Amino acid sequence: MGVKERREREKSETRDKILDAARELFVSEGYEGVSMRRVAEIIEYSPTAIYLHFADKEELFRELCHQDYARLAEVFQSSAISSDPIERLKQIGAIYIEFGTRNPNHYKFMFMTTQPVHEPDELDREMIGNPEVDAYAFLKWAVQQAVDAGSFRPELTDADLISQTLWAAVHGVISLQIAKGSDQWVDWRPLADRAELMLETTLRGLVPPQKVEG
Amino acid sequence: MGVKERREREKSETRDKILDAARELFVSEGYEGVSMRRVAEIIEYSPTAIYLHFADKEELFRELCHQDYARLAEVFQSSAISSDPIERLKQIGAIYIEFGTRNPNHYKFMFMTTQPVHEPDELDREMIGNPEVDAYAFLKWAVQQAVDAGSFRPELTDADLISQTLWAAVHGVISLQIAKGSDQWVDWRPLADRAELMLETTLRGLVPPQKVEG
DNA sequence: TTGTTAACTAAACACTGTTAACTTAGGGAT
DNA sequence: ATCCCTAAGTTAACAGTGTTTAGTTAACAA
Repeated sequence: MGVKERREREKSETRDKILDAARELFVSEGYEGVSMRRVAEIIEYSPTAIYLHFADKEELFRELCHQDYARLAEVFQSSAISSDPIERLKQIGAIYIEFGTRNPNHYKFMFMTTQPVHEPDELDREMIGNPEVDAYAFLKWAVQQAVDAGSFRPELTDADLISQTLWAAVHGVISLQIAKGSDQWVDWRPLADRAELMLETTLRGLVPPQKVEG
Repeated sequence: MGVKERREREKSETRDKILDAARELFVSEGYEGVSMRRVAEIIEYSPTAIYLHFADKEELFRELCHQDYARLAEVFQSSAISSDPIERLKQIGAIYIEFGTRNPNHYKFMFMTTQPVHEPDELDREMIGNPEVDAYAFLKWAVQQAVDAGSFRPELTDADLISQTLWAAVHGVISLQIAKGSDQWVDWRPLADRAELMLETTLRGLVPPQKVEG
């Protein structure tokens, strides 16, 4: 037998080819700069072939992002290793900013684009809340650690609210850099300085007055 | 004589018609959702007529944004009236978040889209640095006031760096809301709570430890 | 050898932003 | 009154987009 299995393997191979070609174009040209025809040309299939594997252009790139969400969570897990909860949150923030500035096109599509609300599919459900592949879950875990350790001011107990605020802070730095970083209108300070002050300021604002010296 | 003047007036009238039609579509459909042909249809001109007034689609919407940059600065000036520098910065932040959440499509185009770098034109030069029409200049002015009043920690003296960090903070809240606010992946807290905590936290992080009670 | 299935393709549809070539209306000068 | 010219506006087309419909082809199962 084994025919079905081979067929499936072959199909998922061309699926991967599509993903690889799309990723390459995507990284250098961004979402709008990639056309289904160009992807098809690279893998030497007809444009229609892509639609046998993905419902539309958006689903194709959502799949690409799934991989990157997981990659980000992995980087978090392998790098955010400080034992001090606040120091760890600072590490997470720095890693996040590094990720965003190194992969601006992915970042744009992952976090700066309004995507039509879609019902969570199987892949989503596997990832949501699992810190190993869900970067938000990892951040929330780290925030909860800090709450439990009493690192924050006593009235700050909602791990989701704190996580969303920390996320917004670093997201603000990255997304402003990507969207307006080469705008002459503003006399931009170096990105590293802005990132540093943001992390410093936000965490200082979350902890009790005496906890941070400086 | 006066012929030339009438001609110019007529031309700028159809120019305004184009801008009005474009704005209406833009507000409800966003940049990608607006086509030159639909704009033309509304004002009952041929699509090509638009190109007599604007070099391309992007210039048309840049013009729209110019108006909104100025509008934002006006709202700042008329509303951010507290005499306490820190309280005023909090007001500015709240106004900015309100502006962004009430005009998501404009906000997206103004601050979440990478636009090709363009040499500042006459209109730009008129606006840059003028707090009456340049919202960033207004923010920087308010920050400088706080620096001069000794409201911040003593090592914080760079008004540009502080402004850019404050901007990034509120921008993070809005842009994350616009891009991911209806995403099921995250258990979002109410926007008002996130905005409040962000402003509270950031300003607390900028001032000396004893300056804010709570 | 036939029938079925599933991968794949060619051609077309309905769009998009933009441009080149043409028309036309209005005023100035002879 | 006639000519000319300017500039606003139009028609038709180009080159591209995402996507769909109908058809082909190749490989396996019966």
